[in-house]
Amino acid sequence: MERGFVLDQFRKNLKFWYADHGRDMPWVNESDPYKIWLSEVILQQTRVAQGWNYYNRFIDRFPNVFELAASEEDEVLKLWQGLGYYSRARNILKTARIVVEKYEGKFPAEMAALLALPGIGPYTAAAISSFAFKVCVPVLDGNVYRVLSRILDDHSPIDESVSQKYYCNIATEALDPEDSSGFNQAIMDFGATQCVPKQPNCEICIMGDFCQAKQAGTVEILPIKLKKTKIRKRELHFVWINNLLDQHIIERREAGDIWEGLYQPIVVEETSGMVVEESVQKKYGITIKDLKWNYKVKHVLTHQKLELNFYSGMIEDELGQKISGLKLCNPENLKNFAFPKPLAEYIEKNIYL
DNA sequence: AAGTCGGGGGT
DNA sequence: ACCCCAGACTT
Repeated sequence: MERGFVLDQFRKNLKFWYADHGRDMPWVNESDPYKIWLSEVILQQTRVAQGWNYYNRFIDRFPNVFELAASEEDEVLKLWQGLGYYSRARNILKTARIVVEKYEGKFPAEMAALLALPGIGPYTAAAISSFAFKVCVPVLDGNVYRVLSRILDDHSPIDESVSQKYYCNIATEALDPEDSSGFNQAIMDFGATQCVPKQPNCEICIMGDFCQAKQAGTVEILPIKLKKTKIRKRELHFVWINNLLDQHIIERREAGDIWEGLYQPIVVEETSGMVVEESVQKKYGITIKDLKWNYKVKHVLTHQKLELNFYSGMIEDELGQKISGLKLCNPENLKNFAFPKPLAEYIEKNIYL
């Protein structure tokens, strides 16, 4: 079958499929570019089920771009806590402020202007342009790559830039010019619920008669992806320190590592030979008293396998003594700061008791 | 072009 | 274990 024919069939069938199986989600048929944008950023590398409640909480707290622009980074990060890829949270604040100051609170409709905003890349720019402004552009996310590669039995690796341009041409050809927004929404839903990565149920698929990968028996190996991620192992030792007034010492994580902008207690990493007390003394100049190891957990990120050890201890320094970069925090104030997931769990289990 | 950035769910 | 998810940014 020829490519043009297959794509025609796909477009027609997709429309029928979507009428019956399209998902109802809070941002579907939304017309406010602000809400479209927020939903798209939340859903980057994130499943709909995981992002759903975050979206509602953000809209509830920040109903428009002005409210978001006027907020502080710590509050945005706190609302984002647990969702991961925290540069997204920092970037939505930057972009909100730019949209307010430069565009009077109105998101631009053109791809080029959208791409210039922090946290908006090719996918998100196309999604905003298409869903909010009905511009006729294709969206290319993981679902679209998978669906198109299978429909056409195309083995171009989707993680190479030349193939991505190629797929952009395919998607443009496949697009329904009468309803590009509806087509974009539909193909992502189709990829997310029918043409799934593993063991899709091709027997009931409406595209079965012309799906080239089904004919060729290559569904399970498509799309082709070449790059593999290298995983680094790390061992971190977090020490929750109380002073005599039951205040905790926390610090903000700096740029250049995971969890930038989130908070943590005192932490040491390379313990090469040294015991934790010595490492803390060397790094922070703090003398810990009554150090106690509590437990350890494994925590897996995309590029790192972490082993996290949790300790508690005391210091006897006087209240108000300033330790550079550290802040003293009352237990009830911990809830105002964003912590990495495993630390948030530690707080729940050991401090809010 | 390659490396980095979370957390969760599925197989 | 490994893969993937409505990807983007830095080097």
